[in-house]
Amino acid sequence: MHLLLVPADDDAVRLARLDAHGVLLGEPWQLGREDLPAAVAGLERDEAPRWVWDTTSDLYSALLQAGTRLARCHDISLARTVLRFSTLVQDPDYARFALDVTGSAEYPVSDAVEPEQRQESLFEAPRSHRSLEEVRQEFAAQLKAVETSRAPARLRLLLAAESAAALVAAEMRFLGVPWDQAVHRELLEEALGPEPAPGRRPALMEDLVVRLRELLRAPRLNPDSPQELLKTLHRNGIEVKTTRQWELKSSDHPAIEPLLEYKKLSRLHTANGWTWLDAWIRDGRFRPDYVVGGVVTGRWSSRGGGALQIPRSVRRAARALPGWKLLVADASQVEPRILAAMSADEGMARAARGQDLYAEIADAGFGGSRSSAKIALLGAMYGSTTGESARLMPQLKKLYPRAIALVEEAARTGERGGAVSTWLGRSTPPPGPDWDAAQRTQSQEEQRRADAWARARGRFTRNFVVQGTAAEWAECWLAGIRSRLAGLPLPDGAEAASPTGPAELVFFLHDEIMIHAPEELMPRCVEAVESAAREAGTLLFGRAPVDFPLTVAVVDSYDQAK
DNA sequence: CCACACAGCGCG
DNA sequence: AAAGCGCGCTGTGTGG
Repeated sequence: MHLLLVPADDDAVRLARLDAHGVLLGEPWQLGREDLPAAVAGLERDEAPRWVWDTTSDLYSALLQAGTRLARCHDISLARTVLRFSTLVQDPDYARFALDVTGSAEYPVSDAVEPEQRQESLFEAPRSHRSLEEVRQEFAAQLKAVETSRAPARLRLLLAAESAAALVAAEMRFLGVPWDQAVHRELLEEALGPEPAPGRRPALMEDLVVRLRELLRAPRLNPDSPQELLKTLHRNGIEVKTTRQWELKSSDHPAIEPLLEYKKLSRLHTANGWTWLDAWIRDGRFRPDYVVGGVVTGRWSSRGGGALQIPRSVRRAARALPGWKLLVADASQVEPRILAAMSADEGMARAARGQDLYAEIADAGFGGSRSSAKIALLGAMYGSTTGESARLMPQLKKLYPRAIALVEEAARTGERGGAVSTWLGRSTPPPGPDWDAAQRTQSQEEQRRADAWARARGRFTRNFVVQGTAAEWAECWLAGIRSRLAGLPLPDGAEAASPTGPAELVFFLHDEIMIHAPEELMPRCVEAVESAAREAGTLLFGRAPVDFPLTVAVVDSYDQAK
């Protein structure tokens, strides 16, 4: 049973029951927004439907705030993103449909919401009002596209995982990562000195600027300007082409050390300093926006607060509340394990049935050198053509012919301008206008540029199949964790404070999750995380030929994990 | 004045 | 020691 939910004008929401093909069952009805949460909670309890809507965050955030958690949904926007390019889809009607909905859209369009638009209003304003019938038709078209596709089961799994991920993302934003302001301020003062007036440099950075100006004989130097800095370095005989850290390290000039120190502090101050704290931490929680499928490969991206780039140096401030713990679980070496499973390379799968895949590969063919094995394999997945990884490639290819053939075929397809797909059927968007232009070039210079472009596209498609399938595994893992946590009992004497239950799934970073929960619940959480990982492997690859081992830590603060 | 590209660096 | 893939954010610099 499906329940379709479509925002209408004048503060109302329209609902309709749909059958398994998206056909209306009975008459649609309408509810005022203020009545919606209670009505939805009742329907969820009595009918346990799959909720169908265009965009999860538009409606679900408000439901959560009203205390309602939902078990499952179908996110039409996320499904559209997958289906419009998936090479598994054969239905010509759907392609036309998706084109209509997305507007122009021969090429992907960004549907980013402006920050001002996504403020804390009770309901997120939908970008455009489509009628219930229009939305229903798109949903029905999606169901048909899946059922008539080359691999319905795979696409069904992918869309279910995406929709579950959308629920998780909204819940994570609702809950937030527990963040200790005092600890964060302490660590900032320790590194930078007392909080400066707005627009001023912190004291310890200012000291470094004074030293740098003396050492480089440049009394007005602004080290934040790469151009200025480069010129100044040259005047002092430091012959670097850029001002990047690793290049600066090649010089032993006395100014280099304070310069690197300045860059480190500057990064902390500008990216995660006092301004960041004031902007992003409220009520002791960090609540960024997660964008499911925000990356072409299917990974999540985030908006605000640099949520997926929290540097190690500030992770101390992510702390469990008293009596609670953080569970941080990290899936080890996901991408090479995914490659082994996808390619059904028996040798590599053997290496992937254990805790340390790189060590196994090292023993199998790199004289026990783990670092060589790792460099070779990463190079194969990223398309490295130079240095050590290129030198090791022939050996890797001899050891694991099928695995290497898979990524090389993906690269060749990309170089020709073709599309490649993940295991569950997310495909690369078409190359874009500059590809067509490059095809028609005449001059030698233009031809060289076109070749370079083709190689870059090949590296992209080569990596896409692996990174994208790893993202699918991770979303299945996430969905499995979510449903298991929902089934956990309340600890003795505890109140059901949160609609998402006693254990809070608060953070997700590509192959890593964080749960915030009462200490006595932690053994159950660990079990949930581990069994969900096993299940994800089976969901994708059947009787899973490879393992997906986890590193699990139960800690008080994020920095204590790994 | 705003919009955008780039450099640089954080994360996986 | 980085490179080869994917991102977001900040400050600087440029062009309208």
